[in-house]
Amino acid sequence: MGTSGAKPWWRESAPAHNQLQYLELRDRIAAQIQAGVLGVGDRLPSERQLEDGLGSARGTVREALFQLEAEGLIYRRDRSGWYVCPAPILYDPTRSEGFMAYVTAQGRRPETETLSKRLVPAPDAVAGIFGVAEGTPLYDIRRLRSIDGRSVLVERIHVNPDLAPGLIDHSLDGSLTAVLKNAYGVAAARNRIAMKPCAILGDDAETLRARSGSPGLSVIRTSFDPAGRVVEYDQECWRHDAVIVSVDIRVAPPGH
Amino acid sequence: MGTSGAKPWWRESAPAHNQLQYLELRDRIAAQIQAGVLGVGDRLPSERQLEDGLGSARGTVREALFQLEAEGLIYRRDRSGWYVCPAPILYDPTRSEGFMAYVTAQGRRPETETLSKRLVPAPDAVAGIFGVAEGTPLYDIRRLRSIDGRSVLVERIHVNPDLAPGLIDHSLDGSLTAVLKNAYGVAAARNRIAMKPCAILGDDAETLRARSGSPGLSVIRTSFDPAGRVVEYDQECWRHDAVIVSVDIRVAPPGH
DNA sequence: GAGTGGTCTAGACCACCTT
DNA sequence: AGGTGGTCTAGACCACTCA
Repeated sequence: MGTSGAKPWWRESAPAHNQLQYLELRDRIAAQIQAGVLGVGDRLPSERQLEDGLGSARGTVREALFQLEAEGLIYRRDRSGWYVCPAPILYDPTRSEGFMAYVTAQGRRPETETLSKRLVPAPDAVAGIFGVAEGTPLYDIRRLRSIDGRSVLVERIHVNPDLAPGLIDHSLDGSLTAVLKNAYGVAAARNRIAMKPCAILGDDAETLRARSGSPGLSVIRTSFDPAGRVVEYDQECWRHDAVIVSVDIRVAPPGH
Repeated sequence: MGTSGAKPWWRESAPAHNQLQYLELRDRIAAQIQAGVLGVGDRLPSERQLEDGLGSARGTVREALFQLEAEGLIYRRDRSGWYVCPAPILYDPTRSEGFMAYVTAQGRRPETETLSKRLVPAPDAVAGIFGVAEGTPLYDIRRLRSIDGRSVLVERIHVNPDLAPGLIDHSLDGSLTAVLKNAYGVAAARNRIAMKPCAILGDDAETLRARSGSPGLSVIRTSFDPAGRVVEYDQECWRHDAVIVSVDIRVAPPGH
């Protein structure tokens, strides 16, 4: 059944003796995935089939599936079924190479869709970050990004139009960083990145075709030009199972 | 009821018109938390009380609570109740100051408990990271860390004993980095950090007194000395709601 | 010992995807 | 049209916490 050389990229330990039904089922399916009996992209048996096979109630089966989802081993396609997750992408937010480049470099197929690009008055929270008055016009770009046809990330980017006038007249389906650099000579000298596990809610959930409340990873990236001005404020919402954030850092000498 | 000045540190948007019962309850409770009606550390009404107040079944109530847990707004204390989450700690894994220091600096009370410290033969996966043969002796340290009395993090640290002979004879309830530096003159010149949302399983779950399968954040930190040798390999498992990872990076000039 | 969440059952109807 | 997951009900018993 395996579609690819599935390897155990996560979950090093196999928990021991469980008495609980849903933990047993969880670990059984996890073992099948790790062994490659279920390969990447395969669909699991339906909940009602699993129910029969175990003599458990459907709620119990679903509890096991939820846990595997939390582990990042399986995901759901709404009302279609449960599928084995592809391996996560390695993402280094400190590198200037864009999504398209690093996904391709990992042998996967990236896509970007620009959902909207507009000039908007800065909302309160964002204005403070750019150091401008509330209501100052900012570019607001919303994009959806996919890997191998699976939507994995929605992002909302704010850009200071003073540094990149006419930005939204460019095609933004590639690397925004590249456009900023090539068309405007603007490049980040410093990045501040904040990450937090989150729930995918509302619009983001709809866009990702995920259930509202499903687990995600919020990555917020603020990039500054050499003069310390905010160039770009990027709020990314990832499916939690799609990414490993990896950062490589040279430690500053003592004394900061 | 609020015990502290609760502020909406997360969840910027309030989702709109919901027809679904559990989403309505979820958003209602979220609003109460944001408004400070429910303050940090407060206990929510019991599931059966919420059931009555809504005329919903208990499963529906629980679905709402699970979503709030996924958002990091509430957490459970096993068989005791649901409580409003404290604000997450900001964690910068690139700084050399330890847990005790940065938690204190944020006005919180840190604790560290060393669960075990031993010399063990390097397991396969870890040996590769240190670049030593499988079975080579390595220090293996396991610690539990808490903030304001709440367990938030378990970590397993491997250290090359060649670089720090006798390390485990020191007290490791403080900053390991400080011990390495002060007693051995060993300091990291480079850090590699990988982060991924995960599920808290098995031993880690027991240690954190969390339910197996509850959402977590895995942070794996590899630090290298100036000669490029691995000093420390640190696998951290955080409660997902306890931390925001924040990194500040000066971008390397083009050409790497 | 009373109350809490944790687990489990056995149904039901619905919206949506798939074919 | 048939099958899937999504939501919801109304119970039950248990292990554990807390007073």
